Amino acid sequence: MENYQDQDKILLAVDCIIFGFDKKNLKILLIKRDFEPERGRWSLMGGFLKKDENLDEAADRVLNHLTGLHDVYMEQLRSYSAVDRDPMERTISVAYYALINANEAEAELNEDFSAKWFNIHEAPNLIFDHNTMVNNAMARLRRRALTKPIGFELLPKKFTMKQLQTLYEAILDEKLDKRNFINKINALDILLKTEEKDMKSSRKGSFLYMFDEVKYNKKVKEGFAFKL
Amino acid sequence: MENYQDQDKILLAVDCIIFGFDKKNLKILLIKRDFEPERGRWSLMGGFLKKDENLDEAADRVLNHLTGLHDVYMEQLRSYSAVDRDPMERTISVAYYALINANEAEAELNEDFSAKWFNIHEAPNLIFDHNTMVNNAMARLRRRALTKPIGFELLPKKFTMKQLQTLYEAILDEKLDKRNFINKINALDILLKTEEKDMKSSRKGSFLYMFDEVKYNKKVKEGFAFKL
DNA sequence: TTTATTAGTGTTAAAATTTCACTTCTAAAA
DNA sequence: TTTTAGAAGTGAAATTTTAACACTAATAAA
Repeated sequence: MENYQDQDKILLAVDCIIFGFDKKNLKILLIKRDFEPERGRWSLMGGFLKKDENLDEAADRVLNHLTGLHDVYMEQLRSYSAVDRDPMERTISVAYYALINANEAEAELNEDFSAKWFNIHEAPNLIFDHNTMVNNAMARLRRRALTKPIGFELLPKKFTMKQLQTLYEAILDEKLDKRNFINKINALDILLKTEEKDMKSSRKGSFLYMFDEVKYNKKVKEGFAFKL
Repeated sequence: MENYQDQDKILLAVDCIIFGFDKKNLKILLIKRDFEPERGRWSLMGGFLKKDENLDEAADRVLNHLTGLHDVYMEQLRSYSAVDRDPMERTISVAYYALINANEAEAELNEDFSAKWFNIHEAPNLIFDHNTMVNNAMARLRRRALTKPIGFELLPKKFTMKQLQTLYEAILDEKLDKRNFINKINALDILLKTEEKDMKSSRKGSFLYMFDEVKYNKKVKEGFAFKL
């Protein structure tokens, strides 16, 4: 550790991997750049860290700028620092991934960015190292979804068991057994079963559930650990 | 994303959580600062990122500067960015943790830093947010040790089963059943049993094993996943 | 030759996970 | 009014995994 004066100062960016879910598929929100470098290509939404904010705040600001949303689930992923990752200027990027309710966001999307939702498996090639970021984010999301109740962030407040299962199948990219899934979820005892039914998906209709966050937090305090 | 010219440039540091193992306890290597700020207090070894290197390289350089070692297992942990984390100047730090063979390092420790090994449970309070970094590193190490064969990085090339078990007990901070542990390790089939015995620990002597990295890599290619 | 000490070795019970198929309900069609 | 089509909802049995557990072997030192 040497003195502070002689050190290189460097641009710090945050890039956001924004996940959504549309009843069927896991999606990411990308923007079409109309600025240099790489104008016209698809990329993650990003922005530079300012002197008076921390990285979480910067990520929140960047996400809000595009989606209009606040209080969104975000988690720092990691830093990307290849010397030539940005051809314009040396930039370190810290990636964050966000989980949002795609429907809510849709309405408020900032049109300045020509943003578009892509099915996670059909996303275009991205600039710089953004493909790597997305892959790393997917891996993190998969792991996290098994140990924290973050899936609910991607669903509307009220959802059916089937929707929840479909979501997990999309995240984990594998089919799950219906009975086992429901049994596991119910064993966790963190959902609130409403009286309402969703009649859109079937003749019979299926009950709507809500994530009971208060109950969950109480259980966590008592040593409970979410585990799917 | 705005233009690059108007953005704030910021100091970027790397800090290293250096883990070692001394036959019995998990340790971390700390330095006593003889420079400002916080002169005289204990801290992690750190340094600033230079324009022409990436974070991995910076972490390697910083580690080497203190220990004289290269080709050490290191993994990026995460970034720490509280606005006032460093009272001297706005600095973002990216933490790395390293696993080294404490014995090897001991000889080559750079004396300029008044470095000292501390039992992980007896470490002093550290400057800035370094305590948080250490805690986060411990959590990561625990998780990683269960899914990757990184424990061997902390041991000499040849080690006894008992040593390996003691290491895992130190990392996980819990007692393990001897027979179950050995059965699990043997089931993985990634160790090479040598003809040699370590006679220091008992009358009977115990066989020395080596991690068979070639075999491990081959198995990984065929879909094998380390899981303790 | 005895003793003291750690190394080394498998089985059994319990818990967790996986597999699997039929009935219920209701709207729409006949 | 009755039939039909299609998803919702429900639990037991088999398998796999994990956890608990105690004695013999080997050797150096006494």
